[in-house]
Amino acid sequence: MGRGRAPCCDKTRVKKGAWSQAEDLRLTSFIQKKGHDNWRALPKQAGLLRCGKSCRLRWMNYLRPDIRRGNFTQEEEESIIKLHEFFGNKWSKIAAQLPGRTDNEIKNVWHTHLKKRLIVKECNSSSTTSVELNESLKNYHQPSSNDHQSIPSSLSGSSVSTQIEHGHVRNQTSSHPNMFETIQLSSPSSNSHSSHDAQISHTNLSIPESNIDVMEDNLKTQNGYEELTEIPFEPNLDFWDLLDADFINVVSQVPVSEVQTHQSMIFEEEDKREGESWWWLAYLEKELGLEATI
DNA sequence: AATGCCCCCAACCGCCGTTCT
DNA sequence: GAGAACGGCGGTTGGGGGCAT
Repeated sequence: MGRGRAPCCDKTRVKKGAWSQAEDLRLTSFIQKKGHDNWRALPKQAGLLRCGKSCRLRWMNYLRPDIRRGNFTQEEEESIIKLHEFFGNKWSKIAAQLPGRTDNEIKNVWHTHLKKRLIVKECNSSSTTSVELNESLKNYHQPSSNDHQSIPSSLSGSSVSTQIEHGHVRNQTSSHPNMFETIQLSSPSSNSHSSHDAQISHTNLSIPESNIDVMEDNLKTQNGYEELTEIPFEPNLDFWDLLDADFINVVSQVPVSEVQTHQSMIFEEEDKREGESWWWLAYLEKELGLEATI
């Protein structure tokens, strides 16, 4: 090592930027049919001029059928704020508690709305001048996973109160009976909870990483989210039979060795097909609940 | 109507941890 | 045990759309 990692793919030979509808359709149909065992190999197999990482990201953040689109509800936003107190910038952990929401989406919402809202709240509560408010917005930094103390002190004045006592994390919250009411910290393998006995406020919250994992498991179990976040892949959905046979041939039957030489041809053909495959896409989007995304 | 600015969000980049060889 | 391969994560960016002037 010492020279840094090799790039995950040949950046000069992959397409970058926004995904076209044809690419979305191609990726979706391939994954629904064949799954995604190997992201790096997937673009070639699917006939996509994309980096495997890019395909993964597109699927995870946009095309997955269990993605919930649309604005965040008040409850979701409050949940994010509270979860952020626990996890810091661990967006994937936060996303795991919000079924249908992606880490990327949550991260964006945090940076664009919630962070500012919290700062404004803080400044209002301490009757800060607008100049000071601007400074706060500029200077505010994200708490890292082990830097919860950097959370603005205003949070102590929010409606959230976290207590750890007798093996439980207890959040007193008026608006979220389902999200965080009581979290059991005791792990099956642990018969001692002496380390959790102390009552602490969230402003100096410091939970060992191992306990956070236990908390997450219990959160999932208690809230019934586990089965929601893990939607099993169903390769034999009827509607796939409706897909255009030629299109499926292009996607799945081009030998891998030929994919590279035919890629440009395929994409040219694809452009021509884009119009005629539109209704397939519309159907697909309807089936996947993605129609609102256009 | 034209222009510039700002905000939002999809996507990219690079790092890290885990698994494989 | 070492190094490579891979998936996943968090930080950052830049294009597009909306809004103000």
